[in-house]
Amino acid sequence: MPAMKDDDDRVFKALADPTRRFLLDRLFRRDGRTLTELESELEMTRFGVMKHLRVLEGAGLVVTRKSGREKLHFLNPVPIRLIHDRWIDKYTERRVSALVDLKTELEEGSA
Amino acid sequence: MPAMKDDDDRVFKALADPTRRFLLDRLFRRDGRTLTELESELEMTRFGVMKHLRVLEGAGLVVTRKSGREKLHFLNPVPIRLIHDRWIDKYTERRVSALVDLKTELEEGSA
DNA sequence: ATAATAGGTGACCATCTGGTCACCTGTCAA
DNA sequence: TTGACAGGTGACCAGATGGTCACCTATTAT
Repeated sequence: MPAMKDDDDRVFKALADPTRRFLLDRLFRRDGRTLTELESELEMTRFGVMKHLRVLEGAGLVVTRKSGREKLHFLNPVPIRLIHDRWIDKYTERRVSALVDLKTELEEGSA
Repeated sequence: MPAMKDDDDRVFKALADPTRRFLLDRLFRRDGRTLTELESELEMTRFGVMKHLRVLEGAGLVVTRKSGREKLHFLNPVPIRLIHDRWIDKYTERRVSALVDLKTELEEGSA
């Protein structure tokens, strides 16, 4: 009878939605964006985007800072790294990252 | 109009469930387990566990091998690493992993 | 002051998802 | 060869989730 619903539950739930992943992609490229700016890149009402950003913030994947009437959004990579460390130990990491990097190189080379 | 539903959609959906994460945890400790063995560690019917394993396999997080009437399950770390690489670049990785490792050490020290 | 702008809340509905069951197939041992 | 065991399918139901809307607050510029 394991303790289901681990404390990272919010992180995984947050990542489960494609729109939220897209938002993280945008913030990965450049963060400090406002809700309105992010909204303009999505075919969705402001409310939908707001809801998604709230989920990301609740999961700690996005942190925010208020500046006047604007709210700036920043990507926080820590929870992502913790996911990684949960199922990839130091030994496996070396093998897997090498494998992935090689695969990426090959694909870029042929593209 | 971005292409929502990226090709990793199945991976993130698979990770969104606490039971499936628990299964990955068990396989991380030791893989090559059968459905029946995994089922015995969960308060759920065999069918529920089977459904979860199917999702994990469909996402490529678990790979299987048949052996007689048994089906053995193995953890595949590659999709996890790809999640990592999507939002953590080489430069950030050094800083974040150092930070996380430090935090882990401190917590283990005080525990 | 006041209008425009940026952000926020709670309710609501269509759809997806987790879990169970009745029932079926393939493999092993006595 | 026949019973027990490991795995598998399709339908079904309760609850969670994504997205929208009507409506509200706070900050800025004229």
